[in-house]
Amino acid sequence: MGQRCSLVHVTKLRSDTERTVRTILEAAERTFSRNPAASMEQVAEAAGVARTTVHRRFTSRDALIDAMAAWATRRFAEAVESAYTTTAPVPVTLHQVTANVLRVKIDWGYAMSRTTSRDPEVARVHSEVRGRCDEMFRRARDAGLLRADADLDWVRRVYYALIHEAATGPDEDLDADALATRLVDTLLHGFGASAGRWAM
Amino acid sequence: MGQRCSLVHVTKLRSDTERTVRTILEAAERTFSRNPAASMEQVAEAAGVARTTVHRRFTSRDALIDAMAAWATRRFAEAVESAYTTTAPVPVTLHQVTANVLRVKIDWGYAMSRTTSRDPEVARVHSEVRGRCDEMFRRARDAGLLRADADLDWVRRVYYALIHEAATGPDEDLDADALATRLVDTLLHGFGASAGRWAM
DNA sequence: CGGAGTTGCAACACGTATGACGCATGTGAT
DNA sequence: ATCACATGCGTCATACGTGTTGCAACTCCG
Repeated sequence: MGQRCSLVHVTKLRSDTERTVRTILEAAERTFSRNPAASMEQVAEAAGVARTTVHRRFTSRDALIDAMAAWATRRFAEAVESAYTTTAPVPVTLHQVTANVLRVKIDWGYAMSRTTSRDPEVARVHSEVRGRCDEMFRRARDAGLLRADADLDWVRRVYYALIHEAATGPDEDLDADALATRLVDTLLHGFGASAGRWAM
Repeated sequence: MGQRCSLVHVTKLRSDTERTVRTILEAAERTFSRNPAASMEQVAEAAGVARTTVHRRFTSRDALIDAMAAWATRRFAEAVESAYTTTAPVPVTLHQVTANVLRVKIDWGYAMSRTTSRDPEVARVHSEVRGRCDEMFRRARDAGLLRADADLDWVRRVYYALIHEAATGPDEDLDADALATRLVDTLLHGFGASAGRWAM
């Protein structure tokens, strides 16, 4: 019985702690996305806590950034894996993956840009997602959605660049689905008139 | 007579000084492009001069970065203006402008990313170049090169993003012309098979 | 009420980047 | 040789960010 009560107590406290950690991570994202050289003081201020509290939760500045990268990377992987499927038509998968990734990237742009982290797990997941991406484009090419002579490395680089641009742009009137639609259309057809969207 | 000799003297010394300034600017670009938080000491080391010399030429760290931005911005504007013309066919102009800009961006990637400088002249030139870019795409659309319903703001954003990606990528085997060819092709046609390069 | 846990606040030590000196040296022009 | 100028070197003061610690106050639970 003492155990159960203790567990409830600990659970409650841990929940508080988790909330504080989340608050700090989100404040750090907002702060660093505006100024990557911001100080811990500015992060603490943005989080509405004292600087010492930040240092209590994260032993060092690097540890904080690592935690941000780990958190965002997990969301990133989830966004891709939950949308990726080999059963649905490739265009559908491409759109869903794009929209899901945009949703995460809009909120965690800075943290997601830290692909080279001191945490090997982060680098591993990033390269894993990259593999999924390459696989998706290979299937797209095999399915005839992409040109047969498309350089898949260049395709992936352009895709990442477009995601970055779409997520950081001033399109507050467009939601992730609309952004994804425009992005995929651009990726597949570009802006040329003679090779327009409805050409056959 | 004393005047002429003095002028020669001053000219010679100024030439030396200009060379030192150039050396420092180029070293700063190399250093900051790898690590934006690098110290003045590292910049001086990369330039092969003492740290005090850097401080003699640039009163502060901000002044150095401003000077880099001003220098790169001038080269940027030159690259665009020297290639931009209303007489040549739009596709030719697009390719030449792209190749010229890539040549500058490859060497001055960090400095060119500082579009918001404390120097109002830099911001002015950047917005001026941006205007030229918009004008070019408007002409491209009027000439039928771009789809009539293309969102020119989105076109420009994608264009800038592709230039950034092409210039920072690991394509040491491709020169600026080859990069520009691939970039413009991607911009106009994307990667879709049904709307390929040779579609009519 | 009493205890555990967390936070804010103030203060501290430490390292590092910055910017400004003065002085000696070297180089090129007269 | 002499002068003007730029550089390198050593030194200094200063500011800022980081990370740690001790203490009081607060909250929640038993």
